Amino acid sequence: MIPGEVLKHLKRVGVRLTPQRQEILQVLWERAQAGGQPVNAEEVMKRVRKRYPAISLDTVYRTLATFTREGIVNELQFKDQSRRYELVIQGEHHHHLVCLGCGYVREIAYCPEDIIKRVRESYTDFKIEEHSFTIYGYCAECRED
Amino acid sequence: MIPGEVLKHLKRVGVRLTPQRQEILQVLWERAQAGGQPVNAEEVMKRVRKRYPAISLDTVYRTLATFTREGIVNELQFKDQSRRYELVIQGEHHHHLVCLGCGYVREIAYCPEDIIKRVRESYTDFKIEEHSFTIYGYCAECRED
DNA sequence: CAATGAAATAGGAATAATTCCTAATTAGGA
DNA sequence: TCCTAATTAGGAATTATTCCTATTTCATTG
Repeated sequence: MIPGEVLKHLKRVGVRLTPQRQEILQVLWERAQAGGQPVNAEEVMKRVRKRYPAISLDTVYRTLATFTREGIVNELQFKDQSRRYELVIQGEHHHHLVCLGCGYVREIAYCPEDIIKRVRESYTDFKIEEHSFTIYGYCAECRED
Repeated sequence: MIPGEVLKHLKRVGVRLTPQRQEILQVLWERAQAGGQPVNAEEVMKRVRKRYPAISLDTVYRTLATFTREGIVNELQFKDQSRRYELVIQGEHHHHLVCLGCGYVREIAYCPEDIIKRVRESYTDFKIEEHSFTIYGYCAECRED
C-alpha cells in the first residue's frame, strides 16, 4: 500500500492525484519494499505499463521531477549517466555504495554532517540545499583480485 | 607549461603523446591555473580548436577517458547531466560546492575520510575505488532570500 | 452532480551528450 | 627509415531527457 501520508502531502500542496501518479508511486513503493534498489525512468515506465499500458515516458519523467520537488522522491545521479530514483522514507537519510561492475546499490547510513556544518559556517554566502555522497568500487561478485 | 611529470607518466604507461593529447592537457592545465573551474568535453574541444582546428569531439572524449583512467584527470558528474573534468594536481584531493543556479563550482578541502574508512571496515567484501562528495545550493548571486 | 478551467497526459519530434564505426594517419620502437 | 599497433577525423548511431501540442481529466464551484 502507498503511504497515506504521501497522498495527503500531495493533496495539501495542490498536486493532482492522477492514476498515473498513483501507479508510479506504487511502483516506487514496491521497489523500496523489495530492497530499495533505485530505479531509472525507463524501468519505472515498464513496470507502470503492466497495469497502465498507455503511460508515456514523458509522464514518468515529469512525475518523478514533481515528486522530487515535493521531497517524496530522491533523484540520484551516479557515474553511469542515467538518473535513478528512490522513494524517500519519512525522516530517513542515507547515501550509497555503488558497484562499478554491476551497478548494484547499497545504502550506507553514515552522512558527513560535520563537514556540511563546517561548510555552512565557512561559506555563509552560499545557501546549501542538498548534498550527495557516493562510494564507488566493486562488490564481491565483480571484484577481480 | 604542462607538468613534465604528467608527460613522463604517460610515456611510462605506454600512452602515446599525440599533439591532440598535448593540446588537451594544455587546456586542462590552463583551466587549473585560471581558478580550476571544471570543463566539459564540448568546452575542451572549443578551446583546443583554437590551436588545433581539426580535432574531433570523439578524440576529446577518448582522451579525457584515457587521462581519467591514468589518474591525470578527475571526471566529475554533477546533477546537471554533463560530465566535467579537472586536472588532478599531484597529491591533492578535494570535493565540490556547486551552485544550482549558475553552475559555478568551488573546491572544498574537507573529505569524509572517516566514513570511507568505516565503510571499508564494515563492508570488507566491497573493494572501494573512489568516492564523490558534492554539496549543492545557491551562491551569493543566485540565492533569492 | 454537471460545468469549467487549469493542470496533466500521450505520442511523437527534438535536443543533448556520448559512443560507435571505419578508413586513413601517425607515433615511436626496431 | 620502416613497420605496426595505436590513434584520429568525421559522421552516423545511440541513449537519455525534454519539448511540443492537441486532447483529456481532476477536483473545485455552483
